[in-house]
Amino acid sequence: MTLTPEARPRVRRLGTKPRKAAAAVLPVSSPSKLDLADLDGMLGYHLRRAQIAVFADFMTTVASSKLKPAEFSTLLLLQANPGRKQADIAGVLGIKRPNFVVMLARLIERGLVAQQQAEGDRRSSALYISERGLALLNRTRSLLEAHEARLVLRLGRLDHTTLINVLKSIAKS
Amino acid sequence: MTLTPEARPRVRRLGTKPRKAAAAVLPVSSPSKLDLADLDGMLGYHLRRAQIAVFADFMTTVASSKLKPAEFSTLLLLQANPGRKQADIAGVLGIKRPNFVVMLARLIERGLVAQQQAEGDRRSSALYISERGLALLNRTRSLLEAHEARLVLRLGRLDHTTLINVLKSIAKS
DNA sequence: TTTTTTTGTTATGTTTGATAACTATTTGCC
DNA sequence: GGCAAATAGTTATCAAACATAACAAAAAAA
Repeated sequence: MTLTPEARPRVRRLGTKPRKAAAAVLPVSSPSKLDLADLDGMLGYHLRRAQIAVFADFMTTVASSKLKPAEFSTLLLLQANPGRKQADIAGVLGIKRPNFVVMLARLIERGLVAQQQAEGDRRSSALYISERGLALLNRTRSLLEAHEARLVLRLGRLDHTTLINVLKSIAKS
Repeated sequence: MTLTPEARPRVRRLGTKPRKAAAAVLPVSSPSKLDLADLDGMLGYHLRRAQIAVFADFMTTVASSKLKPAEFSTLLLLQANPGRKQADIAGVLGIKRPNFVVMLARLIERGLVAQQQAEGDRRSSALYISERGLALLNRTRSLLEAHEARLVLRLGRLDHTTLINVLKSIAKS
């Protein structure tokens, strides 16, 4: 969306009076930290920030593999569930089928995944991880041990699986 | 990106032999659940799925307010930190300044936020929530109590603030 | 057999996020 | 004071992620 000049009001409107009143007493701690207010108690906010941080760490950790989270997960699932169809894999990953098609195309292009005609059903796929894919998967997996370990360190006294179970419980709403 | 037919290999390649061998014994439980394999132990995966679920619940909960999470957070922060500049707000929310500008423009258009020339610094902004913005914020806030309560139910015996603290700890990596 | 559903696909659109470049202003430094 | 560097907001632009509609082939259900 290209914003037209008309769409962006130049005139500065003012609703509430700016109350810097509180700053009169305590010097507002100007360029310092903001008050997070209710945001600090909202799970969604912290969940999002944590997820972004984890994905970023994932990306730098497996940078050499050139695999994004969804691609890595696909390889993982195909190793554990050979011969499944696109809809199955896309399903667990929460990826819409049309989008899965193009992601899968990249994996096939790189020779990491193979697609066969499923026997018994001539419309569906039957996906398999290739030798190359398996090699890359294992290499990536070992890289990710460090990643996961880094996370566990951040957990303090909270158990890894306890956290995961809570997240699972939240996810299925 | 429009995918050319050439970019998507029609030929189905095959790397590893499809080993349905394991399925010979146990009938593969065909259309049943996939084996999540290592994915089940990875925090990133569950974090993402949980975050998506929470945001979805957020959206339906506050649908009537027509506020997205980032917009709601902006209003919240502006109430608690009146007069701050764009860079400050964008900073805590992890939004790049150019993108914040257009999001802010929508809020101003709707009369929810006002922008004044900051006194003492003629280049920066000084943002304030308007009366309308405050009204909408409060309405939304009360809607969100149900949302947060729904989440707390999912936490089982895990404490709300314990979880948030762990997420905070993960986020600052 | 006819209808409905499923599977993969294409095209397309929308939303989100990231980068580069520019102006105006302020700050730091000599 | 004067100049270089940094900061704030903005624009334009791009790429990635995500969503929807429509379709053909095949299978399943009626």
